[in-house]
Amino acid sequence: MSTLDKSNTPLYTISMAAKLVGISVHTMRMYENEGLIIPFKKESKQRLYSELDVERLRCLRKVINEERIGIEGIRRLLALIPCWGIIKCSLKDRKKCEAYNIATKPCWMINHKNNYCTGRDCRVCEVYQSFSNCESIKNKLKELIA
Amino acid sequence: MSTLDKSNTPLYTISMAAKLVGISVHTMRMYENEGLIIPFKKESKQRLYSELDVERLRCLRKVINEERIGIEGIRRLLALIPCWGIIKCSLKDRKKCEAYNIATKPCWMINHKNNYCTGRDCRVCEVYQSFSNCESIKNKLKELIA
DNA sequence: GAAAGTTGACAGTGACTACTATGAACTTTA
DNA sequence: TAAAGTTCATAGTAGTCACTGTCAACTTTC
Repeated sequence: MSTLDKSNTPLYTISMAAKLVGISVHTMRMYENEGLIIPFKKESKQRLYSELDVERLRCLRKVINEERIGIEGIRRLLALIPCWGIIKCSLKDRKKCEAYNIATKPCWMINHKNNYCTGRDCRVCEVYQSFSNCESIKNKLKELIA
Repeated sequence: MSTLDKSNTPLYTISMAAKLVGISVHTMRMYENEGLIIPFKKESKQRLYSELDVERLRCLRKVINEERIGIEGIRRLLALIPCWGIIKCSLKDRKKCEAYNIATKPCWMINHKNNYCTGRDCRVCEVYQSFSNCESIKNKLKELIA
């Protein structure tokens, strides 16, 4: 499982990761604010990035700059990942879940208080990780829809 | 069913529809080329638009101009509509279906020769019609994914 | 203790998007 | 037969996006 893969161990500081991806540190933080990536955070609030994060960032950059999909568009695509079908929360849980009921932001951008997902770490959640490129979302849908 | 609704009867010429939506005739044709809308076509190739089409166009305009999602982004969102789960084609059909195997264009933009969908009219297909706004796609996913 | 990290704010820019306009040559509608 | 439709092409433009840079004030790392 990629979730437990050692390639997801936080290794790089923000400046190192930025260099690896080829963008500025400023842009790294922007992607984070926009909800596109969740870096690991130490207690001191310092960000750390894994090999998988770097890959995700490279993918984001490609989608934004080459495939010409804007950040808002990416957010909407991520918002279509059917988290409820992946983590299999109950119908009751869904009713009071904001993420289930909107389509503008991915679930990990939404407050997790009083939620089935309370306490879960989105960074290592299968939902968050089911995006690595555009096709990967569709592949997840193929898994879930007969 | 909205498919059979009289509101989907082709009534308006392109110039009338353009006026109703508030865009130029040129833009109407652009949306069509981009795969965002499928107008009814008479034998003479003249386009006609229904009330439903006008609504779809208004929605597109809103998504593009207010919600700031680019046309390419919209195309990718539409490409995530799980057509296979809606029309319920067989696994065999899916294997040789280009639409099933890419994630860059909605199925109705793809050649329908030698296909489960050969001969079908995308314009009145539930897949095409399951988009009227961003949320409607997610709602379709909610229907299909337990 | 210097380097690099943190947050927050403001400014600037090149490139691109979405849209409009126009012209030409031809067909259909009314 | 005039108006409005069709296709195709070229040109132009206002506005936005994605990104960078910089400054400030403060904390953490090495």
